[in-house]
Amino acid sequence: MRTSQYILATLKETPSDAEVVSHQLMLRAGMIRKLASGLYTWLPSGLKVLRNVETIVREEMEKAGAIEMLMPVIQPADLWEESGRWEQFGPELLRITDRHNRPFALGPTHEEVITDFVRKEVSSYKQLPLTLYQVQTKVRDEVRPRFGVMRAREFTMKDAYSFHLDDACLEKTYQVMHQAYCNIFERLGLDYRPVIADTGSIGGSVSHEFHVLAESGEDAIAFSTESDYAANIEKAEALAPATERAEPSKELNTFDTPNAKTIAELAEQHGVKARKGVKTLIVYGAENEDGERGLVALIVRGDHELNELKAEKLPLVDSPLEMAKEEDIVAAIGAKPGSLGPVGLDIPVIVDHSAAVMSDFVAGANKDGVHYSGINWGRDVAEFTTADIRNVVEGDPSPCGQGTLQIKRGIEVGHIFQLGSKYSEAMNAGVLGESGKNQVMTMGCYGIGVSRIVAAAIEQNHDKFGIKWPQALAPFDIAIVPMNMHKSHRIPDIAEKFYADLKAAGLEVLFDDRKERPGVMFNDMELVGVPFTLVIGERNLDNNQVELKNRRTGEKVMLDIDSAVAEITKLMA
RNA sequence: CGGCGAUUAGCGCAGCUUGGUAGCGCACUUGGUUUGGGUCCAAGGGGUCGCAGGUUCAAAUCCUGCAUCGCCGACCA
Repeated sequence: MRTSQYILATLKETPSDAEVVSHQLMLRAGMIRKLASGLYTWLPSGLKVLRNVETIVREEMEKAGAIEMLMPVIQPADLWEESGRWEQFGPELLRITDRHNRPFALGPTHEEVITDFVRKEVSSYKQLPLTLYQVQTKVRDEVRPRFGVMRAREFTMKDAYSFHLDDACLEKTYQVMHQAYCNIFERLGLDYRPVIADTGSIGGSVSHEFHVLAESGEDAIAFSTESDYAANIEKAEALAPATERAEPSKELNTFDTPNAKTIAELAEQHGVKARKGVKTLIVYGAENEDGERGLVALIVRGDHELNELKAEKLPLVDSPLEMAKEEDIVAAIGAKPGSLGPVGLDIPVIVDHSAAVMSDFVAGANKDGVHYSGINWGRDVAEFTTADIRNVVEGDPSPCGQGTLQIKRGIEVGHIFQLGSKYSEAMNAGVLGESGKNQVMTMGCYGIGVSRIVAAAIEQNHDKFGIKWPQALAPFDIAIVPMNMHKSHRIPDIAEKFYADLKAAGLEVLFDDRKERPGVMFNDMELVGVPFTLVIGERNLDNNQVELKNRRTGEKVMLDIDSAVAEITKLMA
């Protein structure tokens, strides 16, 4: 490709609405342009990278025995009603109607469509197990699209679905796919981790996410220092402390705290250490028979955070979790948030394990501007239950029993699920078993965020000059940068010859034939992240040499013109 | 969905307080100059100042409403 004929579209300045480095570099390197919030056009070089990811994904899927197909983006509402997700999915499901006023959804995922397909086409256990996949555009009406293609409203996803007669078979395929995912991320050259995950709106039992480690990641993941254990923080279990609760040593006393509404203010103004106080969070309880919701108090140690997911799974708590409105709290308790505590509450009290072993601690007195000190469970609060409702923190013992937990940030690029019969049962998808009786299939599903991988890869591979593509992802293998081509009689011929020869050797070559100064060309090639740059200049021509620069290492080597193509080809193999 | 902010040329921004015919840098076009790391000079093209309404002799500028985009939050009491 000649830059003069290409739409390189590099930018000197960073568009002001790009926050994270991958988004900035994708814009500056001419890979994407925004059409509207969360909607992006892929430019030629960006598309090449996207296709490179797709190719690796396809190859590994095929190796794992999956078969490619393609399903529609537009899906009839009936299928979603059948699975129950027309209601459950919420506003993220973008809904449209056709000219006959029939409701449709733009597919955020394809469990319904594939299950419908398989129940119609597969009728015998002999056809199982079966794994089908597609690489396709997904639509999710995100509350807040951000970070460029990292969280877009329209994106490319590889989704695979497996069908089995029983869970043992599903488990086997799940492991095969797990391995295939590892292979994919290895080949992409990414620093990644598989972690135990929640199943969210997709459903099912067992689930793993694959995270690319990056500071800008939206998820926190917890690892054991001693074992392979790794889990999304929303799923990582906080073990109950092994220590017993100490006996009360202080009397219950009130003290005035007119300006202390947060743990931080309490610490600052009254010298109460965060770990000597508790936070009392009031949420709505599960609906009773009359459809009414009471309030529930959730209590965690002052330096801990509530884990929403753990809390909403408790039977007493409404799901999804919703914090109580201030007016409801005042009506029921008589005090505003900031002065709440467990003493004298007549709503259910659920205490985190770590808070339940505290003694002589501080909390609000359920009277505005007043706190208690010297609170003790049992003596001062008779009725409460305990549960794991907090996020793990760095240094907590690992749930696997080995080592302590460490926390890092990650970008979720893959997610695999053992769905079980959630969809097949709701949609009555069965086959005839060996006995001749109908048997509901059990399913797995496996997703990879293809477009998100492109951004995640940049997060891990860049410097102040631009992108440093791993070879497998790079839009071009090598760039030819001739110095002052239009001034020299020798350089154009040599550059053209290299262009032809390197292309003939099977490489993707970007030939910078613009009438630009060397600095401009170098900067653009570094911004775009081309792994190798072949510099052709008068200076080295007298020695019959050209210079090859490695973008990742910065290393420069001189090559003899005659053997250069052979050496470069060897290097790329 | 709540709070904050922005919206002026393709990109980055100034002008608005104090109303008086729209500017800078980059990019683009043309000519010259320079040439191994974003040269320099000159001449050009490009804008219904987000949209709608209002105030005024006169609105990018003041007022009202709306839209779009972004950030933070949507549990940490």
